[in-house]
Amino acid sequence: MPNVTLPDGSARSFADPVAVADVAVDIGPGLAKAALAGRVDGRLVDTSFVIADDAEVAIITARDAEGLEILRHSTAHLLAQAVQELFPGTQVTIGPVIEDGFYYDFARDEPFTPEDLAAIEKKMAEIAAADLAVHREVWDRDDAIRHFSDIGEKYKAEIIRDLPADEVISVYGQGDWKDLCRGPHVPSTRHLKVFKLTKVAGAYWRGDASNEMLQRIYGTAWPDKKSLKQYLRRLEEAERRDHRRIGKDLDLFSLQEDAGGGLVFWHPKGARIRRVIEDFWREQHVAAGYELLYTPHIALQTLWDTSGHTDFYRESMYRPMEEDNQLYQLKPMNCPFHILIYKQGLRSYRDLPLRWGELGTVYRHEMSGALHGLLRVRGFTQDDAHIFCSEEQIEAEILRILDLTLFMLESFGFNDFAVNLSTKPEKAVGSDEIWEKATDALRGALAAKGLDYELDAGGGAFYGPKIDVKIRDAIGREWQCSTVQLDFNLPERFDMEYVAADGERHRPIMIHRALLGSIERFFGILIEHYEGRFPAWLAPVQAVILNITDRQEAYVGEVKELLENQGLRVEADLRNEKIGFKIREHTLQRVPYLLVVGDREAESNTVAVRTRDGQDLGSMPVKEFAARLEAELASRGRTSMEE
RNA sequence: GCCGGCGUAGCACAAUUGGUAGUGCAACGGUUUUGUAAACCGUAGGUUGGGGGUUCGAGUCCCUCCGCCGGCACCA
Repeated sequence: MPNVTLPDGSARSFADPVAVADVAVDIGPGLAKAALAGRVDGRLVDTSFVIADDAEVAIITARDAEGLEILRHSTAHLLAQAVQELFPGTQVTIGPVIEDGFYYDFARDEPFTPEDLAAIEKKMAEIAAADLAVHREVWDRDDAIRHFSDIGEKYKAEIIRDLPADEVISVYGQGDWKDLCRGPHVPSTRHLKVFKLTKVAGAYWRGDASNEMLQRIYGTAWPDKKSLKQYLRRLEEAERRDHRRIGKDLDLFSLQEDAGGGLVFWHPKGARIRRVIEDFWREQHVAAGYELLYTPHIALQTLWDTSGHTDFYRESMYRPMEEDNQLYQLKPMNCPFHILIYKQGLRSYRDLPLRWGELGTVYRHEMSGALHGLLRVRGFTQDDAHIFCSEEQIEAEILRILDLTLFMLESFGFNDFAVNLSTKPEKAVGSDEIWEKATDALRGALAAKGLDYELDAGGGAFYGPKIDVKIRDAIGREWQCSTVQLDFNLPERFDMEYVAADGERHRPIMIHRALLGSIERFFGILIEHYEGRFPAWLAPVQAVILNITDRQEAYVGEVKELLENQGLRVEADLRNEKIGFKIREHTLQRVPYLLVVGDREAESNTVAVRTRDGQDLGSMPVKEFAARLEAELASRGRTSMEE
């Protein structure tokens, strides 16, 4: 006689053990129809699950986050069923839920074509419409292995063989199709109405590059058509913001076949933005107590032997070049160079902490398939710095770094962060004590800064714990740029020392940190974040002066000179074109302010100001415009004449 | 690196079963002197990513290399 307590606190009694589906019926016919699964005492179950004892029960529908996941998971099964019906002999493997959808990996010799996808989608719709009941069976492990082996599903058999011994082997069936699955699943295929297959791709079996490659079909599924539409709109929005597209349209940068993959060419307008970023970066670092360094781009390979890079980083390094019977190595990192500077002399505890920064250009031979616009390149400039300090200074230094990090990121319009703290992995250098001490220091700094963070236990590098900061951009995507890493390894390898107050020699702690990550990558993210509509302080051209007829040519020159003399980035467009044409062009180029000049303005020493949003700010004296723009620049985008 | 797709003028794209490589924008020249998102006329622009092959004939089919795109793997 189970008593069922619902989420709203109300209770219902049943005379006999009752299925989740029947609880839903008992509550109401609408809910019964929408029920996808149940949560019984915190555990997700099928609607066919029978409740025998008193329990807390919730009916899960597509409106619940769990319900949506179940919906997607069941749609993955629907996909697998459709594929096997259309392409007999195709083996199934796994089909999990991912963000916004699902995928299913298949083993088949022939590749799936886009036409195949359309056919599969159609088949899926047919099966869904057939309203097949989805039922769960519990099988004996050996029977299950035998069954899947017999029908030629060697991947499924392998999965079952590797399941923990106490795991219940459940098999879900719909129509005459069956798949091993933990579940839960929707009660019938009729719930699977709104889905779309999005792409085919290769993927390694069990995510291991030494295994065979399977074919992965990606799809998305939603509770209703409106959500699907919103999702597709979101994808379009992301595409509109693609930095590769905008970089070309605004003539900011290029990657060229003639030069090789992953090597970035900064065009004049992109270079202007980079200069603003770098100038700001240097200024802020000097203010934060950093010294700035310059170091070479190549060094003897023996240096990289000392650092250990030729050993564990060889894959990513460009091949060495030989000169005078010695091997030189293009640098993949800046750290050893900063250490060499440190070692030019005996350091005292009075020197610490040393904060040394460099916009250091490094080259890494990333695998060809990894390259992606500005986000993954082979030559890039890290906004790198290394801090050498004593153990006691770690926490204070981390706190300073976090302050500077957040300030920098906020200056570029990012206000939403996700922080990760990664601790000691299995394989690590350094004593447990130092790891513990250092990790405590990181934790302390995070607490002092009042930052919430997620703990990635065992996720640290082998040489020390780290803090990563992810930023969320204008459309909610997360990017990891900033990283702060402690290093117990390199000081050891380079035998770094300082003389402490006690007269003894001690090993300094090394902190690696990058705030923007790499200038290239950060620029790419920045382009997408602002959709190319950079705030005026970053905009390559802050204002364009447009004449209406040739009569204003001289006046345009005066205005331009006046604004330029104030350090503003302005251009004149004196072309023999209609004003509408010029406005269109510079608006598309995302120039923040268009200064229109006709006879009226020339006579009154004014400019008619139009924003890139199409807003008319009216005519104003040139000096007033200059003053307002100056104020806007000083605020670094926090205030604007726009809007 | 792996799986699949793609590569045509500066850019966006077109070209029947293999049969004369086009259109728009941009560029250049001219006309027009214009008031807030595209004036008009004309000119020029290509070894169809590179190399090889099949064919009477290849942008189109095959091989190979390079690059790009979507994933996977990688991302100290």
